[in-house]
Amino acid sequence: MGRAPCCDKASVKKGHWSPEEDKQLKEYIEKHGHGGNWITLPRRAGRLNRCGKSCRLRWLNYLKPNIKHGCFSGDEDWIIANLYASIGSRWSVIASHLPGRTDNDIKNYWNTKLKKKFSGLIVAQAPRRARRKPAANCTGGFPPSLDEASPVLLPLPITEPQILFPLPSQYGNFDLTVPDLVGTSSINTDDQNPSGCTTVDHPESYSYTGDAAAAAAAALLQFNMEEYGAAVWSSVEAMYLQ
DNA sequence: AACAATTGCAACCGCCATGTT
DNA sequence: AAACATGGCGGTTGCAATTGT
Repeated sequence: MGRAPCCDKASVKKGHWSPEEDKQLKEYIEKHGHGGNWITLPRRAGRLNRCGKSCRLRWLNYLKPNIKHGCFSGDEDWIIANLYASIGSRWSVIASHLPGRTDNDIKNYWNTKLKKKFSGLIVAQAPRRARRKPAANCTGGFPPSLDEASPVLLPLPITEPQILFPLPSQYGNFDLTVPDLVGTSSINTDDQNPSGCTTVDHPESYSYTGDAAAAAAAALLQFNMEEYGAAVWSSVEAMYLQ
């Protein structure tokens, strides 16, 4: 019954990887793949005195081709912040929206920089869901099934720009106008419908209020309206981070 | 220049879901 | 069906680098 333990934790090397170890692991995986079994990989790769889990982590977070390190763009910042507000600290899911970024990188980036940058802006964080459960389906009808008071953006793909979010009241009301891009009408927290959501069917015809502006900016970026989203974001940033 | 404090991030730890025996 | 291994994930730690005094 069962299998042998994955490795002898007392004898395997820990800590930072040397260039030689990196080379050995990279060359082996590029030549043979990981074979679906990380535990036996160190043995198969030769004298790699590392735990299989450590090999997996090193490959996925550092050695794997096409991984981007550092220099997150403003767009990436917003996508991360928005997804964090929507789904909480499900870093692997967030990473799946940012090609080339790893969950570990995003987690570190959030914890060291973005958390401060967006402090006060991300006010309602979704509770952690049970792992490996499918995410709540927000695509069917309106209002979507909101668990707790977490902001929700409709997942892509989507045909019509529509933004759903609760409007936190603790920041009070203020109007955000994006010059030359949108009109001047605004959404106030009074506009909430009974479900706690506000619907914006045609965001290009509105300016936004409070966190709605933040949600709008992130959503617009997701709708590939980069220029507009970036403009909204700049205004939000100027307001919050001055 | 020396030391302390802070920051950034790679890597480890432990938990949980799933797969295997 | 039960017991265990494995893969995957998020939280946390430890240390090197950087910044401040």
